[in-house]
Amino acid sequence: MSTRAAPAGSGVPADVDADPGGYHRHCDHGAGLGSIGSVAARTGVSERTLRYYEEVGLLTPAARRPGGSRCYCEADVEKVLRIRELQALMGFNLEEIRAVVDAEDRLDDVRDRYRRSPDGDQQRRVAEEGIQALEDLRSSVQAKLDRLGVFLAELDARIARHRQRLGRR
Amino acid sequence: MSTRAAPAGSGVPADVDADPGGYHRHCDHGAGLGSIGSVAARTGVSERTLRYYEEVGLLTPAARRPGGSRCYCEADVEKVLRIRELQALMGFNLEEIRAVVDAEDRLDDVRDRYRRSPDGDQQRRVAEEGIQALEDLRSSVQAKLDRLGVFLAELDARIARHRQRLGRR
DNA sequence: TACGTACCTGACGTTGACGTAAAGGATGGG
DNA sequence: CCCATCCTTTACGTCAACGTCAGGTACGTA
Repeated sequence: MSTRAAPAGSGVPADVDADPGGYHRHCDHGAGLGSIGSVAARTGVSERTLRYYEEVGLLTPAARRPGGSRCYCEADVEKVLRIRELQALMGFNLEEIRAVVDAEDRLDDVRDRYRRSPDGDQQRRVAEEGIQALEDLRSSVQAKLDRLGVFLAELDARIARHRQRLGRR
Repeated sequence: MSTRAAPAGSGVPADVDADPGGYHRHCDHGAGLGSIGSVAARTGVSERTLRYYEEVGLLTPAARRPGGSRCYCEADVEKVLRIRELQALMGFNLEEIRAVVDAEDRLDDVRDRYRRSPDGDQQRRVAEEGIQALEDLRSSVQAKLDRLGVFLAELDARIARHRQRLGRR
């Protein structure tokens, strides 16, 4: 219920993560930002759900604060949204979603270390696997899109038939 | 698997339900056709699932045979397929699906009795409600289609970025 | 220092959509 | 008549994805 309460009046500059370089590693902000509560509020999922995601190895927060509380970074938040989208749009279960999310994580990972040592070979292989995973996802999204299109057309036809029965419009 | 399989070998004329008049009432065939087993086989759902659908008032078989066994008609089979589609494509739960299915049922119902007494007024009202329900469904399908399109585009962009990192491919 | 709030880790409960036996009735063939 | 199949109802089991306490901890503040 009372999951949300906008942290109105916090003097923190909100654009901490303009992130044009793509570094977002570790927990930057020290305040309530990035806490499980604020992430829950921002994403619309419950705290329990966030803890559950961690339980099943789907989303481990970027860091823990000294006290032991979870600290999510901006990339984590986006990940949560991605997860929900894969649930709602594609109907994937968390197992399937983990496969996708893992692929993206490894891609980001390889990208980061490629930046420092572009001697990739092993790295290139891993990256190509990751890309392949994303392309598999892409094709299943496309397939669903197609089927949905057909379904919509059929539905339109049925609606038209019924409308016609009642005299035009 | 085999969603569509012609009733091969049965001496019954397969076009029993070409249904240009729209009558399909009661169980016509006396044999194993229309039995829960054959319907399960044809649709790919389990017998338990069919019984469950009846339990929750989602799909009541057209009739029972003297012995007490369920007898599904051709329209029932299509309904099963529609139900599965709404599950898989739209992610609806059985409650939501029932709303849709009920609307269609009432539309068919009104259509049949309108044929015999087109004094509709009450009937017209009901029909318009049904059509409205289908249009609501249509718009939610469209919405999902749109979101899926956006999702696909974003996914494509991410794939392209990663591909580019590996040198043009 | 006491309080309130937000967080923590278990651990058990819930809900939807079935799966899986158990025990028995109908029916057609040999 | 017996048997094999297919069907019936009743009832308990399962699994994912959380919900919901309970009991304890960290921390800013009046």
